[in-house]
Amino acid sequence: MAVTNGEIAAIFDQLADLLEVEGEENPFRIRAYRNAARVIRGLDRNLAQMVAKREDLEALPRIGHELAAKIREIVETGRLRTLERHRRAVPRGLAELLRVPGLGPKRIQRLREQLGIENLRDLEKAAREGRLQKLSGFGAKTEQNILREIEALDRRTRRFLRAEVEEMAEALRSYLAKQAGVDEVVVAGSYRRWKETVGDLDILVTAAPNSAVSDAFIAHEAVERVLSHGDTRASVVLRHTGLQVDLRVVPQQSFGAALHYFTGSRAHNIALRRMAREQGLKINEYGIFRGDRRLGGETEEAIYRQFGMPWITPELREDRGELQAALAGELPELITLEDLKGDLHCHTTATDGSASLDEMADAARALGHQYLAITDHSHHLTVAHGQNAEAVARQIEAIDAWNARHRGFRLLKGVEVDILDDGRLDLPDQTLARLDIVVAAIHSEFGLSRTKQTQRLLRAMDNPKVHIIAHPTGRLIGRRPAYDLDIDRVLAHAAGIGVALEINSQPERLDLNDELARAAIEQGVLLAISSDAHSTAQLGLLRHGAAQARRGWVEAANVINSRSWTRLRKLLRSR
DNA sequence: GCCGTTTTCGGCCCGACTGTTTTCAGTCG
Repeated sequence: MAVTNGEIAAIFDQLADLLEVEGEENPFRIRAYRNAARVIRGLDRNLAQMVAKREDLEALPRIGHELAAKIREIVETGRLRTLERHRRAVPRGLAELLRVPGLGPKRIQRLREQLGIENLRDLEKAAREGRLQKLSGFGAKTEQNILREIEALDRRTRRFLRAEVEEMAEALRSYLAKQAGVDEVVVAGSYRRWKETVGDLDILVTAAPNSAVSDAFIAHEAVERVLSHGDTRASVVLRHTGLQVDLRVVPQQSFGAALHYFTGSRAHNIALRRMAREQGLKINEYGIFRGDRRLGGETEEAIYRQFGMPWITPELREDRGELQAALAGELPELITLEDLKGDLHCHTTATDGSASLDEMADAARALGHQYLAITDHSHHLTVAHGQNAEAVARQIEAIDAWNARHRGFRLLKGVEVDILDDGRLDLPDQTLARLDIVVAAIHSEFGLSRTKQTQRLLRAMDNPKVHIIAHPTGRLIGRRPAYDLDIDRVLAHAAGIGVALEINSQPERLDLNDELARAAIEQGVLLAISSDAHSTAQLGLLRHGAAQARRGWVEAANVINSRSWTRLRKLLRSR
């Protein structure tokens, strides 16, 4: 198999780690490798293919002559001699020490030179024996911290679904908003950017000088441990989850600059600061400056305005071309939750849902939807009590009867039909032909080869009754990777024959993800943003799907359920 | 190692907190 972009990025990150612990004297060389890794991870093109086509790698940002040569070496030989040389020079396990918060390259070198520490086990032993605190630059407290961090390592590397920290984020926000002297409270960081997972929470507060908000923060009942605590910053770890929360306090006049800074992403900030420096400006969390003169900082708009740019919504701030688009006046008009006129994927008690058809209809109408497709499972999915053709026929009658009794809202007759391992569908065509909408999905045989899995999905799409492919990659965040699929072929095929791909809004799915959604619309693929609700409450999950779509530069026109039922029906029938 | 409307050298985002120091290095975000 050809080497993937992710693998190349990982190689450069490893090289950067090794250089750090080795004591590379030039920190910018290390940063250059990390920059390259980041660029490569965000690339929408396959490097191995670019090498094969002899394309100019140096045209890529942050990739120069040396790195281009190294990429070619990796693609053509599967290895990087520079990396192997450094691996030989550095004990295996030394770079691992970088994972311990509080340990950077300088301290790791000192540990190695003076105590002969070469891995985590050595480090833990030395700390327990009290040998660390005898080193210059280390003390008893550092030794204790290191010991605790080693124990917490596994927990620390965990990321959280954004959706699962929402409740805590909101609780902290309203708690802080009630404190004396506090003006505004915003949860910034990746949370504000609607990233699918967050590593921690960054909370920004504007408050009167000398307010005690930081003290109040660390006194919150959910705080288990205080990592650091000053007047303008504090970091804590929460009980039970181990979620880290960082608080920053700034004066009102710096709110915009601070909000921008702490919203990130880091890559977006660095790119904007680079632009600032090129124009003789300086941006920090207190404002935007020319020399000592402060040009603004009360609002985010004021920051972007200095560059002749409109405000960029947080979902786009990943340095994936949004700054260039903003400069050119070509930012997308992103889809909003309000653009969605209905929901095209949900379940009822007929299979594995917890609410009846009537209850789901009422709930969807209460959300302001114009329509809701009932798409229960087909019988192959026995764990979900999937329906056979007869059961589907009975449901069709029930939905027709419901629609006959109600005006101003429409239930669509649908199914989430299983795609069998050879790409056939789990219900006969004559059953599918009676439905308004057919959603097809893979729920089994995740381990097929890339070739077979791709063929399977393409064949299912070729059935002219199929309108939407649900959760196209099958990934479950943090639990199951996507099945092996030639996603480029799937996108091209979907665009060619007019099958829509789903953005599934379940927080652990978000499938397609932001980057694939963007790749899809760039190829002209239509999307459906669906809740896949298994209860009335889950109909509200649609906002997570809409947010991922926004992160993928998706506009309303790209999404079939931004259309009224009249227009959607025309589109579905045109398949 | 990258990069260029200060272009082939000399920069590279920038400020806060901790711990150990007695004025600051290291680390982090």
